[in-house]
Amino acid sequence: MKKTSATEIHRFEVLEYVATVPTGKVTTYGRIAKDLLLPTPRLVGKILHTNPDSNTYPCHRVVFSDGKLAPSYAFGGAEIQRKKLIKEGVLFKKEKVDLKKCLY
DNA sequence: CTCTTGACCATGT
DNA sequence: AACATGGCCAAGA
Repeated sequence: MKKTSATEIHRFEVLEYVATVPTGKVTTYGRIAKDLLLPTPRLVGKILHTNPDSNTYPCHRVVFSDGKLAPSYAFGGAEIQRKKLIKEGVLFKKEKVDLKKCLY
């Protein structure tokens, strides 16, 4: 019998959700939390930080509600994340993602 | 069991 | 629009 914490289960849900975001689009932490009925958006970040693989689950497509990038991207930092998003075709406004067009 | 920290968000200045 | 503060809930020490 395994100790299944609430977030432990939601972890897969969040990762799956992120995996459904098409290339060139992004989503926000709050959006995920709301759709998956998480108690708080902070958990989304916590879960994503325990992300097993950025290649399997494009966690770089998750941004702040304002379009700002995460302060501590697990695979190199926000700058790496930004570069990846631009590379995938996501439009940027200064340091923020253009949610107006790229929000999934 | 208590305290601290954390990939956030909404509101106020 | 940018920066600072409070509140939210859970996991780790």
